[in-house]
Amino acid sequence: MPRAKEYSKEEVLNTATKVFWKRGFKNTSISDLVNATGLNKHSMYGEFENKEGLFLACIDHYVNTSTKYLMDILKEEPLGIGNIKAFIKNRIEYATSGEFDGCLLVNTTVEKHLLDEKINKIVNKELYGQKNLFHACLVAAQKNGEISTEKDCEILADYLMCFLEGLMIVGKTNPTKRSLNNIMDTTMGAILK
Amino acid sequence: MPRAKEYSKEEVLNTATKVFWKRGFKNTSISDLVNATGLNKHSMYGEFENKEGLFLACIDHYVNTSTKYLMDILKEEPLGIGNIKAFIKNRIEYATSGEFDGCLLVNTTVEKHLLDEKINKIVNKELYGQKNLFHACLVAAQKNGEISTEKDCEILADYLMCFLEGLMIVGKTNPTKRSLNNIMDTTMGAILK
DNA sequence: GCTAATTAAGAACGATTGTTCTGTAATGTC
DNA sequence: GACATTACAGAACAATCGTTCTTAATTAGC
Repeated sequence: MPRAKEYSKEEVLNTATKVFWKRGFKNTSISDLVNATGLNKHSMYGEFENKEGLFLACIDHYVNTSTKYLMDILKEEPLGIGNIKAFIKNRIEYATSGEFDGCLLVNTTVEKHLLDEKINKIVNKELYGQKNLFHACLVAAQKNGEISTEKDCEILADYLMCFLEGLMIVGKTNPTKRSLNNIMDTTMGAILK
Repeated sequence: MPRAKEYSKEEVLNTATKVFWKRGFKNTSISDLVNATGLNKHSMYGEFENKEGLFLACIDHYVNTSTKYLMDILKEEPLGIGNIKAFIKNRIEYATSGEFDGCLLVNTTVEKHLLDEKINKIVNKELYGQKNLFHACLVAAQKNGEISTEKDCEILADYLMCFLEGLMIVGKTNPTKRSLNNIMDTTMGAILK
């Protein structure tokens, strides 16, 4: 039997994801990845086929770790406005933490022109999944009377996605927590009315 | 006296700006720029010093042409909610035009980690200028009774910027005009309340 | 028509890109 | 302990990166 691997795939994905997250796909070089992960160049190609394969693995890893607990916030029963507020508060904490790199999915969307359609489809799918979680919370909020039944939850979910994607940009301009909280209150005002 | 230039600086900036706009600073190569503009490599360095110099000239060109007429919408007297609505409608037209590349300033903000601080400062300044134009419209709207005097125009301006930056991301996911209009109406609802 | 100045065209620089290849070290089975 | 298999380490690949240099073309003033 062969020689044992000296690396942990999990750890490699953790580190590589952070690099892609910060630098984007095109602006991340194999050297960047090798230096950051400590993984041998040959092992990298053996494990992930090529740079794109590693990136796809990183996106998968990202949605299963970095955004997983965020999605869990939106799934916590009983569903309602509380989930959405908790989600946004978490994002504001992140945006003002000093270690803000935005959202890997949003960052990737910005450079979509340069990427393979396979990547873009996966990113879109994940963003769509996120929207659907908002939608479920909004429908529940409508049922329990937190928001008016005259509202269209599809529209409100799109609206929330737009706001949160905007937040991933605003977060890069060093905003104050107070300012982001105010934006959040205004945003929620449109939903609660 | 010397040989006459065969290129128009204006046209070169026009074309180069489009390339940077679509590809981002780091992902645009000198070859990309030479091929697109037809400008000689040596002339390019002679005129703009280097890639960063050209980019800075392009940002300047961008705010003086591409966003100029947008800013003019926000300055058209009498100021009020009408200016803001007209601005957003214009952005929605753009986002659904099929030739959407987002906003050069927003795109640049996403890759700010990789850029010289000089660039980031200029981009921030321009975005801040845009916010101030919103602010002026909101203050006017308050004076003419379009929005409540209990609102904080500073907060609303931040809120609008967040929404519009979000729109520059949402626009990359091929949204329908109907969906964007609905998002706009929801956004404006929070302001007019 | 010579000189000086500035342009255009593109070769050339070393460094870096993503990827592949070569050689060696390590390990379980026979 | 030899064998097959796989990982490691890093050299090597052609291509491209941003930048600089060389050479020739063009023009205005003398």
